[in-house]
Amino acid sequence: MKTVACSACPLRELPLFNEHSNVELALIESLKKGQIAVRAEHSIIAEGQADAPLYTLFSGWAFRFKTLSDGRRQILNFLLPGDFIGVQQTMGDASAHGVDALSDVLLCVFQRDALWELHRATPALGFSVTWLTAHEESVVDDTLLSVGRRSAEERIATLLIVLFKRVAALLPDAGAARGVPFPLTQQHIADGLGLSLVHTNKTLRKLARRGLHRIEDGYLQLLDVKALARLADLYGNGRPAPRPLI
Amino acid sequence: MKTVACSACPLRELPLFNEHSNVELALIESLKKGQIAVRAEHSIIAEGQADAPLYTLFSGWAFRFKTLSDGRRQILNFLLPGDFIGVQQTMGDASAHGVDALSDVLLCVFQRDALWELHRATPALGFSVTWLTAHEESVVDDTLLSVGRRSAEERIATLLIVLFKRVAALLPDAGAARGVPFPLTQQHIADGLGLSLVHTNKTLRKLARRGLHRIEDGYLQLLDVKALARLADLYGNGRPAPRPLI
DNA sequence: ACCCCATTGTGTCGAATGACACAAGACGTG
DNA sequence: CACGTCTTGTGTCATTCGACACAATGGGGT
Repeated sequence: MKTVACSACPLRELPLFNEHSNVELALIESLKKGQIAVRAEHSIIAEGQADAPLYTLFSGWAFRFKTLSDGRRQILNFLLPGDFIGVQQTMGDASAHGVDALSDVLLCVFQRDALWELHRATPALGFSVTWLTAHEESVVDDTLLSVGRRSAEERIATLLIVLFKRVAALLPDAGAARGVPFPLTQQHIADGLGLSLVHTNKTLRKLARRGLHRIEDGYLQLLDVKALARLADLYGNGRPAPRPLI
Repeated sequence: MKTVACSACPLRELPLFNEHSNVELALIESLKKGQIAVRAEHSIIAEGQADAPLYTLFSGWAFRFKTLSDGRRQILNFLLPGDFIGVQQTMGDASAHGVDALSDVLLCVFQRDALWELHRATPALGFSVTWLTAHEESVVDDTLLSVGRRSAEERIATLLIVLFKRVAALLPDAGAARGVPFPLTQQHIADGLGLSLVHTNKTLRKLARRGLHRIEDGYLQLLDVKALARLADLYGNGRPAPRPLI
């Protein structure tokens, strides 16, 4: 696999991401150890693993999760290109959650002390780390609201809208034609929303039959955004705020 | 109300908190604007409020929450002395969640750019902010696991253990005799665990009748920690890791 | 071609949880 | 002291969601 310089990273072209100065880019590049590929359904960070490195997801989908000892699994959030992985477990010694690749994935790998180096060498990047961490927390906050207080229908409508927007922000055409790529299985949706697989299936079908959305060949289309947004109780905030990319 | 210098802050005496250098303490003190009191059940940060300041909770309990437009409320996490408040809403412009005082509360108030100043002036404190943010996220992660995948009994057992430990770490005697102070109403517990008030009441009573815990006069005792831990599926990690205090 | 397994899709039933109704005690306020 | 409100507690019934069973499809591997 060809390694691309961070300064030439195609992700940075996207309007979703903030620009960084050359000094900052040079620091990021100097902390980068390389790049690795992980195949779909394989583990990136094991639950309880110690001293995992830091990553930035470069392409593909991944998710953070926790499991109970009898196997029940909760997906904490879904990770898309540009997401930073591994801040939490450098705080304690062992990772309190696992990270799995959902599709085939490419990751930029940083040395283990990168988190500290980012803070030490350039306050702006330290601040970016805080920003990304706080942002991920607010994503988890939203999911917790869904899982705690929304009905199954509402949860699924919310998830479809939120994920659609996140993916669309990474695409040049914003998923105009056939929707956005959507590699989740119904099991992932169930585990992300605290529902059983069967109930997830039935609820998805119900919404699809009502013409609210379509999931086909790994693509998601929102056919009736108004109705979905009404179900989700989401007031239409437009584009997501530009974010740092490390 | 008497304002105490940060360097003489009684919270810092506790083994729960890391020591900070004099330089760091001086910076913290210089960013501090003052102290305010908020009465129980009053708002600290309104949902959607713009440009709220940063706070550190000095005494009392608070909680972060989100609500749906029909009034359903989800408590995201509970805040105890030493918790840092307001990182998320300085990222976007408006706070995506509210913060309410649960008991009467004292807060240290920081100027609005303190978050950036902490990063700029001292990388170590910038790193501390990241640490606290990541730690709070992992608390929310744990709650999401509970709400998504644990039964009502398991959720309540988990909450009782986790909160007991957090409060005990703030007490000199670790809540030896009559347990730890516990100002939550059953409505708070219900909103924190995604349960209805009635079901919360019945489940609490069931656990109490089995002799697992007792809540009385605003104090919580764990009478059968083993049984609670078994229900919660918590493997006994001992004391919490020492943490920064800003 | 064959098999295996993952994934989606459906029906039936049961269990966990929510909704509603009401009671009692504690507490603050006029 | 009377009154309303908040909190806890309990019973009954309704609903949502989960568990189990089974079918159909499609892809990958031998």
